[in-house]
Amino acid sequence: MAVGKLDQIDHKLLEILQSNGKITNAQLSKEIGLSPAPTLERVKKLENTGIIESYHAQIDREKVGLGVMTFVQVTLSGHRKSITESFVKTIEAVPEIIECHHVTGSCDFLLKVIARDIASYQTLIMETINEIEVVASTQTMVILSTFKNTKVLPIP
Amino acid sequence: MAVGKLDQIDHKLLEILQSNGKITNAQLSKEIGLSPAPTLERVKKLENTGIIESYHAQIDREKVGLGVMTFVQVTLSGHRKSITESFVKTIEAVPEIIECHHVTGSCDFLLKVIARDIASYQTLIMETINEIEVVASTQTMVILSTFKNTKVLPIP
DNA sequence: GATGATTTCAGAATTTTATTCGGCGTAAAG
DNA sequence: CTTTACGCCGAATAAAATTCTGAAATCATC
Repeated sequence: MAVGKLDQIDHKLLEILQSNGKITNAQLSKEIGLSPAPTLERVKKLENTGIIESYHAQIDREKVGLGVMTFVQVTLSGHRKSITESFVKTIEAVPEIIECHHVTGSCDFLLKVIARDIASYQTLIMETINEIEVVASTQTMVILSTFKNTKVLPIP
Repeated sequence: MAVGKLDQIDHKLLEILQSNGKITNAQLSKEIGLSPAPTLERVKKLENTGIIESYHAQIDREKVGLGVMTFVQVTLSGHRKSITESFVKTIEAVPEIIECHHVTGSCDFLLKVIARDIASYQTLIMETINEIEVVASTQTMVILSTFKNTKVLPIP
């Protein structure tokens, strides 16, 4: 899909909407220096072309009782397409796995996983992830603290 | 801050708002089976208690010309507080680093980094990240593809 | 159980916001 | 120089959020 070029105003819109997805159109128009009508038109265009994919509320993990977040490096038992597909299909159904990336390097996949506490995490990793047949091994990195977690991508 | 317990309706609200942060209050109220007034009241309460932290637009990385995303495992030259603080402070100022987590395991920090292309990435890693004095070594995992990237945390 | 206090809800009124519409100015193409 | 297309503004309309009042339900206490 050919995406028409984005001018400075579009960049600014994207930057603002990434950091505040609930800003009103009136305020948005003020910040970029246009009237509400063309502002809305631009935002709709960004949505319709798929440049803006979606909007999400971000919740406080700890406050809802999810005290543990980890990265898990997964090595599979082989690299045939069928093995990878099998793994991905299983992963889809596990809600605690919130990210799954196929990566280069010393492992095959990198997962981001959340759990209530270490005990819950242990159960998940031992009884769900390590039980997947095609998984040869896993290595966990527990997140001690997060210093940066921006939702704003710097658009080149 | 003592967060009052969340009932089933709150859970449903959080689930819906995580997957669709721009749903209208009217529609939200229909989906949870309440009238608009108490629905809004609950959402405001979730916002004011900080359970809902913020709202964000998600944009299509590739469509805005950000073709590369990586995870970088960083090992520092030591573990004194001053070293870590120095590292974190530098990281803050680099917009291409969108996540920075202090982790357990074979490395000290795990970064999520975006760049326009491999060439840009190489410049960033060599001229910015590896140039930080306290960084002893880095190891990059390039994301080949992402199979899961949900914004919806399963609330226990 | 009964009672009073507190919370939660629904429905209507009000305010704010989004959305649409017609027309103006500008710039590129003919 | 004219034409076309595009993006903008400002006002009008439609939709949504927000507020308010009172009723129902829940809970703790007696």
